[in-house]
Amino acid sequence: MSKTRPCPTKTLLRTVARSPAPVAAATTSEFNDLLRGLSRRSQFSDSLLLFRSILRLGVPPDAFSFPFPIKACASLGLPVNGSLLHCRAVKAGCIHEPFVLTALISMYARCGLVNVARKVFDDIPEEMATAVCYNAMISGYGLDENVVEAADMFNRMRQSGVKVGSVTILGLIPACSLNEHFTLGVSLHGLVFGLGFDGDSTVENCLLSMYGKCGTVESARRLFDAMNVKGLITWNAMISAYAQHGYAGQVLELYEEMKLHNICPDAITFVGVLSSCAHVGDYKLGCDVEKQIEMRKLGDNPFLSNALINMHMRCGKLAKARAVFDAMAEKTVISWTAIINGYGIHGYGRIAAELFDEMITEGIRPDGTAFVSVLSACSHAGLTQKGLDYFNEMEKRYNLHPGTEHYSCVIDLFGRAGQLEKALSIIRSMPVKPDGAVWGALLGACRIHRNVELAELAFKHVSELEPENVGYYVLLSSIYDDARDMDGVIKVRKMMRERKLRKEPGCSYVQCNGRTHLFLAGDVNHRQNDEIYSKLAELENTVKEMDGSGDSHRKCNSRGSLLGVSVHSEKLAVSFAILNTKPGEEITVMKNLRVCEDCHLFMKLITRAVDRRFTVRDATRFHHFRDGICSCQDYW
DNA sequence: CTAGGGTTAG
Repeated sequence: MSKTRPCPTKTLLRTVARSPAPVAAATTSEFNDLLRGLSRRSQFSDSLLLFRSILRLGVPPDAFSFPFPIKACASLGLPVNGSLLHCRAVKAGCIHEPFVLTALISMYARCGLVNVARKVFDDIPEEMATAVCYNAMISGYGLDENVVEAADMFNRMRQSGVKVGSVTILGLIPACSLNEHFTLGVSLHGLVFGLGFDGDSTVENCLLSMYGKCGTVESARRLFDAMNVKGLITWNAMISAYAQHGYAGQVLELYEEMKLHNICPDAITFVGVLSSCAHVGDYKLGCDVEKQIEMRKLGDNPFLSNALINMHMRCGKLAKARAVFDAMAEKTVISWTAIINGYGIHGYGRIAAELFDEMITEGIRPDGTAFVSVLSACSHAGLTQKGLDYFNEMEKRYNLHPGTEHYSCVIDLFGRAGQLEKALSIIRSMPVKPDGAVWGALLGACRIHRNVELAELAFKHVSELEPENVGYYVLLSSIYDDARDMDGVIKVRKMMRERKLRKEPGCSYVQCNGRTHLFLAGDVNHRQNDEIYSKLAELENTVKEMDGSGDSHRKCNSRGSLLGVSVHSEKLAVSFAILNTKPGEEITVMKNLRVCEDCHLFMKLITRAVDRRFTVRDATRFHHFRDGICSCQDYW
């Protein structure tokens, strides 16, 4: 919640806007001081407002006035307003001042118009091009991830004898942050060393984040360990590097460690930590972080709100996620995507679709990721037509070119609806090369609709694209199994043996009495083994009686949810939890499959029969934690 | 001119 506290500049601005007379006598330099103050406090829209008032009042802006509103345009992403300021600066004869020029270069570059920035740069006479001008231009190419031009500019700078500073390097580094530029990044690191900028903490922090983005977390970690001075930003850069690659365990470890080093976490630390809580389902720590956010009055930070929505959603606390979302003053596409995705995860396709429509009504333009979320929400909830409508609008209305991630959702939509031939013809006519996920979606549909012939075709492609992905072999094997084709099953097994692939057993987690317990499919090693299995038999009978039609059973099975053989581990986990809780208590089930509406029905049945409250939590990426864990042990 | 940040199917 953003608080409305009286803001002196706002009051002044209002005075300026309403009655020009009393302040008309103000001088240019008085206004410049005011502009500087606003700029320092990052009050960019106010800065623009004030500048407009200055013009209206007829006070002539000078070279010291222009950089502030130009910077404001850069921060707000308003290149059109920026270029208007550019024109005004030209008219006012302020264009030859180096700080106006650098502000303009940086503004155009930050708004994605590097070429315009370059034009401004090229008009600067050689002898007037200061280090700051070069730095601005290099940083512009850096943001554009244009290594060639950035390096070219850097060389030109060195040849012209202008002093290269650490800021120059800081601008250069992002140019190598693209995945394929990893080796360039390494050589840049070498250059930094050669120029003697190693040991400069700003440069090292920047290199660290570069490794996080384009290299491996290991290379980032090596640099981290080698750094003598580790400040808050260093810890944050390392935490973010881990968080971005899903190394949630390392994030939480580092978070504890930094506190031991008396480094006080800030909003950026919390973003990384919350994202890892969401990955791993650590709701307790997530809530702890939320409390700290409240205590430190960081609640109006949009980055944190987005991370909180995601955390609550993945932990199954839909209402809490919704509350955070509703309280946000300004919702970006990312906020909407987080909430839409959350409802999608939990099978509420209709709500997800409604929210998507609402987002558009609010004037927010969806991006590719938002479409992925709504499309997958539709396909999981069986809203075939709705999903297809969204897909068609993507290109028509928003000029977004669907990628493989969107096509795999569409294949899923048609596939679940039983239109397998249609799905195949779409794959054949896709403008982008289908990847494993696309063929995999078709393979999954073949499983539901028992189409062996098409499954073999889909598998042929998918096994070429992702030969190591065990999931697809298992899928094909169960398709043969369903068709009672034992030769097929044997064929797949042989293939897996030859390629040295082994299916890891499916696993499920359940939280009760504050501990997390892990179960593997077919597990017989638990100390309460007999009790668990008799409870399980009892449970299955209860559900069968309550849902006489067997309808939800069949549907759930086809989507691999609680009643299926393949999710044996979940049944064990639920049985165990019921044994070890009292009526009325809360049990958290962690699913690493998407939850469908039929599962909610099943949960309702179970809930009534056993008098427990279930929270279903997404644990799609929980497997990071699985390595080296024995079966049936208390997890933590 | 300038180091760290949120969302993404299967």
